Amino acid sequence: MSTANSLSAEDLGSAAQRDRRKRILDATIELASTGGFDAVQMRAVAERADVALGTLYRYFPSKIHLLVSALGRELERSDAVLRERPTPGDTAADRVIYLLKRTTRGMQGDANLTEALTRAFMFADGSVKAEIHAVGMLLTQMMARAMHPEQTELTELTDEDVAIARVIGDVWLSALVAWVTGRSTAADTAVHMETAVRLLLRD
Amino acid sequence: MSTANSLSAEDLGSAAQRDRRKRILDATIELASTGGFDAVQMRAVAERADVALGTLYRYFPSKIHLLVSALGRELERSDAVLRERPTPGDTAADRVIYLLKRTTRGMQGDANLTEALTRAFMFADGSVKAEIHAVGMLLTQMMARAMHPEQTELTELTDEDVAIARVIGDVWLSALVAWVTGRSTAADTAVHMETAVRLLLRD
DNA sequence: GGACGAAGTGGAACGTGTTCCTATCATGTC
DNA sequence: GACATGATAGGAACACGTTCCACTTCGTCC
Repeated sequence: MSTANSLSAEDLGSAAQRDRRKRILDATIELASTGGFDAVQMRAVAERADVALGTLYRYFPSKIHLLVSALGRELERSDAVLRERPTPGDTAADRVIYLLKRTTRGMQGDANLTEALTRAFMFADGSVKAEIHAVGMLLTQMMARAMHPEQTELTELTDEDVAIARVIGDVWLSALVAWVTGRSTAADTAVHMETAVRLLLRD
Repeated sequence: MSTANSLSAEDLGSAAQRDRRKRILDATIELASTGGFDAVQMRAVAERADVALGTLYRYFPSKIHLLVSALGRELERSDAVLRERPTPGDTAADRVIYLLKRTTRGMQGDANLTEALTRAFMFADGSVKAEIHAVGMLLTQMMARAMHPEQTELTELTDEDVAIARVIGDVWLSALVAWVTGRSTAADTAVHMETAVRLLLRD
């Protein structure tokens, strides 16, 4: 398996390189916001980021790597905002539902961007394992924090907690895919996710 | 939204046309089996099915339509085989787990084919709504039949049954994607699905 | 049997993701 | 300051999904 990773922010020594990487991801988000997956064209990203096409490919070895990395950055941003204050809700189910609704609402506010990021995530093949894994871990962490706000370490979670978090993550992704492809409305999505959470977290 | 549907088997009057359609789908499955998603190249499909490229596009307006239609045909085939004898298992959970394991095992026996079909399904956009919906209905039906073998009509299902079937379907798809992209092993997949079913169907 | 429209053939052409090559630029070393 | 080395620019070239066109074949109606 060829494991050509994207250059992560840590690998990049020089400030100019970190700045290039940021410009590339910014351009990606802007284009995705404008016209979704199809509008994120590598030549257009390179031009808007003021970078040569070859450089773009040096930083991100494919369009999918690029978009999944962008998804990772956006999720980290959300996570940081959410962590500023405790998640409201008296039960684990309520808190998880709050988290999902809030995140989903954020994504549904920018349908094109969500379509681009979701489709990239779903289309990714084995070569994007590292980037996908990073996103998966982040999601599980966010969910786990909502379920057990008092615990800060993932290691304290029971197997069942982790299993539940994963199932909820699965449902969320599927719901997102269904919404992105126009198979279900935003309201359907919300209802379906809430139902799933209540089925799983009966406390 | 442009809704260019694939020509379904019923639309095709002449035997020659049904045969062409079959040859195309056969060629698709063969190529997918050989080299996965990337090996299903439209020119190659057309050549192997002994059909002009334009004709291929007349029958299936895109590679994704083609692969999702192929997935539909394979699922119908599985469903027909499964319906020949009652699903074993004493509880709904056991029967659903049997169904999932058996179907998954079948898919994992041909990793390339599964990769091709799964990725097409996940990458599909709004224009493939009709084909995707057909697959979704089939899956829900299969699951519902496993949960309640005595009921033959979908209308007899409760809302909760449908919700559970959908959640299980979501988990199954996500597990398949994770397996296809090399993020989890076949064993992981089986365990994860079994856990999810037991969480959802505690009877 | 001939006319006509639908369906199929063969292949050129286009767009976009990806690769590759050469020249130029930046940075650190002596 | 000259040089070595790696990063970047600029752009040509290639692959494959998709579109299009001119021509041929097939089926049907008169």
